[in-house]
Amino acid sequence: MSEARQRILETAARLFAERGYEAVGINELIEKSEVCKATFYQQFRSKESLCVEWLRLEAAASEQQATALLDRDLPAAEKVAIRFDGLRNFLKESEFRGCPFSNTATVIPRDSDAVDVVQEYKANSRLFWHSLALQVHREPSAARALGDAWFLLFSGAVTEAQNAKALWPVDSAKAAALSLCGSSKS
Amino acid sequence: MSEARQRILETAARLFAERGYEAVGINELIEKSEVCKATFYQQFRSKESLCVEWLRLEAAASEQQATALLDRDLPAAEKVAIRFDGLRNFLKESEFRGCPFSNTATVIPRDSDAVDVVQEYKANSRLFWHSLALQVHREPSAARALGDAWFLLFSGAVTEAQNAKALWPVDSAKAAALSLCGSSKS
DNA sequence: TTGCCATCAGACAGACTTGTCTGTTTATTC
DNA sequence: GAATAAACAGACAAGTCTGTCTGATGGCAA
Repeated sequence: MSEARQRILETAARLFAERGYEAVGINELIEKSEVCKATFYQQFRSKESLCVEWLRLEAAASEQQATALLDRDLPAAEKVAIRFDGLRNFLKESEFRGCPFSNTATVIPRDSDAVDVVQEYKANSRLFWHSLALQVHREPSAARALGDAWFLLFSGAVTEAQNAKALWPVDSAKAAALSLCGSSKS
Repeated sequence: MSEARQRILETAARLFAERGYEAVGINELIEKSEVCKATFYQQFRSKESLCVEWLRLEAAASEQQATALLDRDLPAAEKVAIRFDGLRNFLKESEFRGCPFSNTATVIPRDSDAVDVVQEYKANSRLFWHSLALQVHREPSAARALGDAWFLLFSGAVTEAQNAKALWPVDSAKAAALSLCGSSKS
C-alpha cells in the first residue's frame, strides 16, 4: 500500500471517528493527510469508497478482538463483563462518539455499498454474542435468545451512552447482561 | 399558529422522519410545504430552530402515548408487550427509519439546542420504563435496574432493526424484556 | 539517458447549502 | 375605501461540497 493511501486511511479513521463520516469533507481530509487532491482520487474512486474501506478495516479489527476474547479460558460471565468494560473504556476515551457503523449507516444513502459492510459487521457482532451464549446454554434456541439479549443490551448501551454522554447505560447494561447470565446458570 | 407554519411543521415531520434531518434541505422543504422562503424565515429563525420545534412536538406526542399506556389497568408485563408491539408497527410502517431523536443527535453539532431536547426526551423515556418497573418491583433500586434493562433493550431493538432492516431485534428484545419481568415476579 | 509513475499544487466546474433581500400580491380589519 | 399584516415570488450572497483537470516535480528502473 502506498504511503499516501496509508496516511489517508489513518487520518480518515481519526476524523470519521471523532466527528462522523458526513461531517468530514474531502478537503479537510486531504489537508490533514498532507496529500493533494489528485492523489486522493487516484487512491480512492470516491469518498464513499474510502468509507467502505474504513469500515472494513474497523470491522476486521473488531472481529479480531472478538475472536481473541472468545478463545480465552474464562467463564462466560467473565467474558461478558470484559466486553462491557471494554465498551466503557472506548466510550470514555472517545468522548461518547458511539458506534461508527450505526452512526455511519444513518447518514449514507440506502443504496451505498457501505450499508452492506455495516450489516455484515452487525451480523458478525451478533454471532459473537451467540457463541458466547453457547458457553452458557447448550440448548441452541435458549443460547440464541440469550445472545440476542446481550447483543441488544450492548447496542442500547452504546446508543444511549452517546445520547446521554454518560456511562450509566453501560453499567446498567452490564448488570442486566450478567443477571441474565447468572439466573440461568443453575 | 399560522397556516404556513403548520404546513411547514407537517412537511418537516414527514420528510425528516423519512430521510433524516440533515438530508432534507430548506429548499425542498419550502417547496413541498408550498410556502415561500421568506415566509419560512419569518416563522423560524433557522433550520435548526425548526429542528428543535419538530423534536419538541414529537417528544410531546410520545410523552402523551407513554402516559396513556402507564395509566391503563393492565399487568405490567402486558404493558411491556404492548410497548414493543407498538415499536414493531412503527418500524414496519416507517420502513425502519429508527429513532428520530438518536438519528438527529448524530448529525447535529454538539452545541445545538436540539441536543437538549434529545436528552430530555431520552430521560423521560427512561422514566417511563422506571415507572413501569415500579409496578413489578416495590424495591426502588431493583425497579430502576429492571427499568434500565427494558429501556436499553428497547433502544437496542430500534437501532438494530434499523441497521438490519428486519424485525427480529424487536421480537428478541420483547422476549428478553418479558423474561426479565417474569423471572422476578415470584 | 529515457521513460514511467506517483505525487504535488491548485485552479476549476457544477451542484448543492442556508440565509437575506426587494418588491408584489392578497386578505383582513378599521 | 384605506391601512396593516402576512404570504408570495424569486433573485442573490456567500459559502459548502465532491470530483476533474492541467501541468510541474521527483524518484526509480531499464
